[in-house]
Amino acid sequence: MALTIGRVAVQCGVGVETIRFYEREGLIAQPARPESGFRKYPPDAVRWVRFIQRSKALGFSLREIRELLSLRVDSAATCDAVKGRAEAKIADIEKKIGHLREMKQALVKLTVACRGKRPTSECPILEALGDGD
Amino acid sequence: MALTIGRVAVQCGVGVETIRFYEREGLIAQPARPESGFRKYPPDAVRWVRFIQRSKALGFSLREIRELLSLRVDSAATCDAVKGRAEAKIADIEKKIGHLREMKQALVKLTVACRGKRPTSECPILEALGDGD
DNA sequence: ATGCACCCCGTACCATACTACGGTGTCAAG
DNA sequence: CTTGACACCGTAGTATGGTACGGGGTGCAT
Repeated sequence: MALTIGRVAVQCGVGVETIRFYEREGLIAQPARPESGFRKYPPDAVRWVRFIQRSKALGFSLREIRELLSLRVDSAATCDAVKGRAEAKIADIEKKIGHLREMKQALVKLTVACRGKRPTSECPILEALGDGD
Repeated sequence: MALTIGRVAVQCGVGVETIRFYEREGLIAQPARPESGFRKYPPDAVRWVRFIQRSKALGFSLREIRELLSLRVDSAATCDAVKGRAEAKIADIEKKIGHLREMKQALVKLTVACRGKRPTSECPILEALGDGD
């Protein structure tokens, strides 16, 4: 039933060091430690790590994930708090997308201005980047 | 005519340390150094820094900017090489946008499932993040 | 000539999320 | 009982793009 750190790591597709890192960072509870000193994880530990992995995939930083996890164990906290974090993250992502779109627009504008073949000393892209303000 | 590092920094809105950092990283040429040891920049130096700033704003990393700069001084290089970097960066940005959109979709799906008010122990968002695979 | 702003250098530090290393101890199979 | 795989710990290194610090030297104005 009880798992070693190595088994948890393999089940989650991460390295042992990553689990220890999450523990140090307060993302994973300290597991039982028999006299040997070896960590003994309950099967649930795999889900703790998966929670972190899924949250990361949604764009949450480890700091934010730690906050989500503390909301989970805070009996006074409600769903709204969690929802709020998710909505804030959505807003965050939208801002990033907007920013990336602007970058892309600017790059497209530069690339269409460049017809190639000329030496780089006459490149309209480099000129646009280097021109005085 | 010649500028101190501090003047260049102010003109570009960056710190003196940033200019020295760019120099160390090979993004800015070593300027003249009279006996005092103080860097003496030509007025053009401001444009070197602006080139870096604009390239950064388009999403290029310092490593990529270094490459753009070496294309600029490579008389054998042509515009196409520069255009290629710009197009690669556009593709890069599109990939990032796609990734962010997927995150957003997933988050939206979770938030609409959450109606708030309940304790976090029954939060559908947290449940989705923590459920076994 | 004296003060103060500015410059020099090397090094260390910030956040992020790990990853690697070295030296040692433990468990389980043969 | 030995051997090999696995675990322990603390520290340091990776990439990115700077920022800060400490101890010193310089240049200009008053």
